[in-house]
Amino acid sequence: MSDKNNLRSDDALIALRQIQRKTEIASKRLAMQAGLTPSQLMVMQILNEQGETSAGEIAKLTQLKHATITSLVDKLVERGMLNRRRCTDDRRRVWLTLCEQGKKAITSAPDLLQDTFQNRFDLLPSWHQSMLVSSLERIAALLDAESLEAAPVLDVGALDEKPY
Amino acid sequence: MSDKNNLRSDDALIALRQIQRKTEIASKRLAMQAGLTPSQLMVMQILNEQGETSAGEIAKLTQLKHATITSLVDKLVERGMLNRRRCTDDRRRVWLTLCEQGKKAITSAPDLLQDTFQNRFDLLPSWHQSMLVSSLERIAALLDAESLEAAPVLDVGALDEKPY
DNA sequence: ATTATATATTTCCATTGTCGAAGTAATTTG
DNA sequence: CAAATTACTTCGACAATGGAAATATATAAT
Repeated sequence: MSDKNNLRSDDALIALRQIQRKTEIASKRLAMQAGLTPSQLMVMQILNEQGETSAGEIAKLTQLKHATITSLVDKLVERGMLNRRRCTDDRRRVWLTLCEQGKKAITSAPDLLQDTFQNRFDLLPSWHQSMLVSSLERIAALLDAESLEAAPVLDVGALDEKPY
Repeated sequence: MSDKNNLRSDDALIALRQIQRKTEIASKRLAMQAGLTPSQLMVMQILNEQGETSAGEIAKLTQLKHATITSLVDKLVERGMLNRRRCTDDRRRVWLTLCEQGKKAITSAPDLLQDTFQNRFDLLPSWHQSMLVSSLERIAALLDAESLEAAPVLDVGALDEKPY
């Protein structure tokens, strides 16, 4: 609980927030360029990374409700971006996959953030690159709170009344 | 353009996307706990970090339209979170500041991501902490594209028709 | 000066993304 | 086999967002 430690982690959090804002805005723009909403893009990116995924899993990963996922997927299927298929051994579940058109849609849109990042990254000396990669992975791990997956939102409207 | 470089920056981008998704979800939850929408939270965080800011500047930073900012700010002012004040020397402009209630709202809500991050971060050896901080700051800098601020969305509906 | 143009924000309205609640269907538990 | 649980969908409502036009102020042009 030393001051120095607190200041350090504050610095880290500040930088993290900057990164968050920039990546968020970039992904909003990327989505628009691909003719998608940010949520649709997120779903498609998840499918692109993980391959076939159940609707419920997507809901968990995106923190959107089932109802939202359904309507969102409806539109994407309609537009030929992904396939919906009922699971054979548990016919309640629904599995989603990107189809060709969908893959093309998310890979062909020019990602300004990714491009500038990549260009600048490539200019760094090798040791620096690998340090950044391992740092990023470490950070991702630090953020990996199991507790973040579940949604223990205890008291809604916490500040509707007096905060204390 | 060596393979190794490409693989490295791919790793970096993958980690970045993970970080993005986690921070985004965490901030969505934080917003709800504070009784705000994600956009409202973003605006208030910007005001908290930068102090008094014009409406237009907020629109630029959040990549929301003026109309959206107006209605969003309406609600926040109504709820006593912000002050709206016309600029004296250029009376078209509007300056926004957090007021006490607003500060309290965003600082009192428990930020799960921040807490877990901070706890784990504090356990790391000092050299590791400072490496992470400098890496994060470097990453933020790499993402700092002037080009990202402006919004050169060239052709909307790029994939409504045949992609190529 | 006076008109024209540009900038900053707001108003109005339509769209649509999101969610709660209830409904359906399949699976698991007792 | 009934009851409870899980996975998803449907329906209806709300609210966040943005486009277009409006307002007000500032700046440029002649």
